[in-house]
Amino acid sequence: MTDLPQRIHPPSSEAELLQRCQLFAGLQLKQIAQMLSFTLPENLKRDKGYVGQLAEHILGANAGNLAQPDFVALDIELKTIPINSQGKVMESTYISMVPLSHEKQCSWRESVVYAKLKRVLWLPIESERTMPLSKRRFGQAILWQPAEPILNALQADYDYILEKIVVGELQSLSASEGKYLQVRPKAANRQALTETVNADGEVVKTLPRGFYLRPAFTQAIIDDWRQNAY
DNA sequence: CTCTGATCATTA
DNA sequence: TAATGATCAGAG
Repeated sequence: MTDLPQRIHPPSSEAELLQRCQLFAGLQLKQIAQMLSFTLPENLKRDKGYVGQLAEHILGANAGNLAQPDFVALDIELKTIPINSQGKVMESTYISMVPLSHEKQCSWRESVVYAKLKRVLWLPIESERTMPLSKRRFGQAILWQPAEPILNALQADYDYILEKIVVGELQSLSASEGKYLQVRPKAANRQALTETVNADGEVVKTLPRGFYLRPAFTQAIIDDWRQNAY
């Protein structure tokens, strides 16, 4: 992201944000790069967050890397989501770090997960694992907010996970737990450690974890949208 | 160092 | 081949 165009001002309304998305919908990354005069990396192997950061930049997201929704004034979180040629979600979606220390642990409504998921602009990126970055396309953005039952299910996952951690059972918490939200490692590497408290109340070092949305969850959002479109 | 943006790579 | 575990780069 070294040669991106100047900073773009944040959209002043939801309508403006959607308008901006519309400008890019259907375009290949190559075309967008040409329009805005920047160069793409060869692939994502060493630049995994490239497309997400690019989308933030060209849409005018302004939260930096703070733990709050990307479009601060609109209170909307932006998530790019890779979709293959068959319309299938290809990856899970990272949401935020799992709070492993007591100071950061809070209720669902106060959580970063809730703050981000209560309103999300999903930006599908039409991709294939083997497709060059330049040929991947921005799809139609979906402004989404979880319906009540979904919100309740997300909270149930969150509460369940936090409870396990609070009682010191992080070690027995596996990625298969959680209906929609799962917990997986989120670190630079296997050696990156942070602190948590074990079942005996002792402070111990552990791998940092993140909350991720399962692909089946985001797939349902995409599918619902397609069904209701037009 | 921690958290953001995520996808890569290996296992089951 | 889907799910789990591991990893990469940039910002602050």
